Amino acid sequence: MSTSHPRRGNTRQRIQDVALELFSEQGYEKTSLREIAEKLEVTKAALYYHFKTKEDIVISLFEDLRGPIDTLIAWGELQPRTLGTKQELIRRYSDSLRDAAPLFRFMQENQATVRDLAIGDTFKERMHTLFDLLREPEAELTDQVRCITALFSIHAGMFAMQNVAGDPEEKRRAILEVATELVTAANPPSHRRPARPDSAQTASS
Amino acid sequence: MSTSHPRRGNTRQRIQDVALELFSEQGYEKTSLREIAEKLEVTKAALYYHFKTKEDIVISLFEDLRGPIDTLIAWGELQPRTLGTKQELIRRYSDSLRDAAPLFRFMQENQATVRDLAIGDTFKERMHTLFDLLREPEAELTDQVRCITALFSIHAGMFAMQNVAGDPEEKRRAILEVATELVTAANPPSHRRPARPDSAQTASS
Amino acid sequence: MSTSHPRRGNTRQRIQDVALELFSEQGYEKTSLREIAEKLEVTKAALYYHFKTKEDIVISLFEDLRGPIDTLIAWGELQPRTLGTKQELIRRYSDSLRDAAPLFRFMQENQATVRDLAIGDTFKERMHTLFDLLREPEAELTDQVRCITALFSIHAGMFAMQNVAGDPEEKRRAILEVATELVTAANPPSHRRPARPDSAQTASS
Amino acid sequence: MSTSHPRRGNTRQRIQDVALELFSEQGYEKTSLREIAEKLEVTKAALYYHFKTKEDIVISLFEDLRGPIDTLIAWGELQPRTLGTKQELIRRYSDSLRDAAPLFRFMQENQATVRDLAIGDTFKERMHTLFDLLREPEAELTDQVRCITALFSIHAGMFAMQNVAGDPEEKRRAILEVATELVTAANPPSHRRPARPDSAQTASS
DNA sequence: AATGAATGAGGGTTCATTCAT
DNA sequence: CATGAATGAACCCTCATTCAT
Repeated sequence: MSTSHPRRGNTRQRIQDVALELFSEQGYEKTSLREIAEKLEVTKAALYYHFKTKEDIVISLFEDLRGPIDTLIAWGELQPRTLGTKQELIRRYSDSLRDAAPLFRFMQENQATVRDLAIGDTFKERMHTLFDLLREPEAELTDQVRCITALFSIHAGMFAMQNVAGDPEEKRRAILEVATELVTAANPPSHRRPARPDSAQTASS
Repeated sequence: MSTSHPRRGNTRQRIQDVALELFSEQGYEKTSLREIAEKLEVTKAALYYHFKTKEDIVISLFEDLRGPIDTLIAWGELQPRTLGTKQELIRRYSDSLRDAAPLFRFMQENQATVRDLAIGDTFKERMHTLFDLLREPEAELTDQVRCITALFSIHAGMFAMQNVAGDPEEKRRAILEVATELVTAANPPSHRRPARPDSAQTASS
Repeated sequence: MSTSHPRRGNTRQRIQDVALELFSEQGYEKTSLREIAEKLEVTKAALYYHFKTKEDIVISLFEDLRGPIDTLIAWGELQPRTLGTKQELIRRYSDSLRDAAPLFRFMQENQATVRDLAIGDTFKERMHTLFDLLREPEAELTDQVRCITALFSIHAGMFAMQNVAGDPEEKRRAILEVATELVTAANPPSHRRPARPDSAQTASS
Repeated sequence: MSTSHPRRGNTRQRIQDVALELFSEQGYEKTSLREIAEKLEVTKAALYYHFKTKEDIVISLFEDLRGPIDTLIAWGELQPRTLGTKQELIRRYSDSLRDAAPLFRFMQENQATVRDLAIGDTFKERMHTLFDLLREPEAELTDQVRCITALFSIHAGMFAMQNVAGDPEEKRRAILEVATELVTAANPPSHRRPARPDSAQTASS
């Protein structure tokens, strides 16, 4: 019985899956509830049984991310503000996003939409907190840029590199390496030997 | 007479201005032609006198960018593939974009939309060509990432840093510096001392 | 309850009825969906719940005809190609159309529209097949004309005779008689006794 | 000067030509003034210099027909109501239409449109008068049908036979022959031998 | 847990038409 | 003789949403 008709209590989940797929493929506005419903072979009205509005679907998608990131931030705030912490921070961040690639693609490609989606502010704020954990407020402008770029490369890197050959996981590691390098460069050893602004300490050690 | 009836030859331009403003503020899909028309105090139909379709307005906006970028690419292809060329390339690129900030914000925040806007492919291609001018095909994956990140930081940096205090032009220069640093690191001196490809040559000298 | 809220299962049918009425009265292009909707006291959107497009409404109208005509053609193709068959063919054809008068009026008066309505080709083809069942390919040109005229008179006759007094059913029979006469004349008794169906003296001399 | 720029005083004529071509090809409603203007490489506004409205263009097209037909009717009304007159009447009618084929195609295929185009009534009336000249009011219903069919076959025949092979002029003559035959049959010799109303007297007697 | 039927608002687009120049 | 610029009305269509069943 349960096997012949595979849709049971999982409809909510299936809606989320299809929605995320379509949102990230075509964009939020270009994806209509009709389309989602059709792909699921249910009625539009069925979607409304599970979600109050279209926006609610998106919100529910982001909820999966919120947990991990909040955890990450909480962790970060308890650590000492050392370079090591920062490096670990972005390592963990990159980790968190690995599974959430489609959602991030969606966020990345629909910023204009996400911006006024209420959830947008929430995330912007999270990003800002993360950014604050990475940078030194008093640091040079370039260092601030390095931190932001590090964060950004983690977000956007995967999609930007779709045309570049290579195993996804390898790519992610490469991106992480560069991001780490940037964070490292942005946090010069206040008392390390003045020299080296360089990079990629991670790998060498 | 000429003041009372504002029918001057500038309508097309005014449409572009308002459209770009609204597109980049609210997103492409969320901006209706009615809205644009109202802000201009003309009829929707007037827009259609000047542009064949909504998409056509966007296309016309992008056309302003095409020239400069094509020129840049043409220049790049004539130069020797040295580090100096590459550094100059992104310097010029950053320059080109300075005036086109709103358009780039639009592009950045409406990727999902731009993607299937036909003009999207054109630009993706341009990006790719630029990318090819920066990277060495045989280089390590991390170096490829550095190049892409450099390009990206120029695109997205300005908007990402809206919350960071500072003069826009100073920010731009900071971003350029980091981007240059990344490109430099990505193109290790084949014959420089074998050791560490350290970066930020620009600033230090 | 059922009377106060007329939401019954008949809306689709009602749309077809009203649409046919208006299409045949005013023409396809001159009839807007708004008009149809208003006459039905529903929203335009309601029409779209039942039909994918305006053209789809027309198609659905024609579908009622397709069956009978296809049946007729199928029958015709199984019969021997005798004069009797042909006479019976147009008798049955005239019968089929009796109930479809408004639809045929529509077709007759909106040929330019129907032509590029996709359904147009379908019907043209059916007409051609019918025509082929009536005529002898090797026959004189005048005989071909007789056959086509027979078919046409059945189509157009009713509308052409709206100003002529008389009971509709009587008119139909009169038209059928003339059409039969034409088909008969077009299929001269290769070797029938010389007597009868006059006409076409021209050829014989 | 006049040769290099071939449009001089003939613009009005050229508008009519193009309009008729497009109207009869695509239908009246489907043909926009923009389209006509584009094909002529003038502005829409230019059309309005020559014609007050879209409908005016159609009216002007029909004006070319009015003369010949009115002449024909005037002639017919002066003749004795003999079979010979009637035969001659449709012969002349067929002649008149020969040159006006596209216009008649337009009329034939856009009846719904023509109907409420004001000119429509005018033509309907003409048709009716012609019909009255052909038929005997007291005659049998079938005879009325014969007359109407005769008239109709002249109108519609050419287009209906587009798929039938043959020289256009030959087709026209064949149609005329059948039409004559019908009119002949519809006007039985009150005092000819009572028997069978055979037709096609034209050629014989 | 889901559907069938419908709505209201709005989308982009096209049209015939006008009028100052 | 013709254009450039614009309008107002209408068009077909799609959307997110609702609600009785």
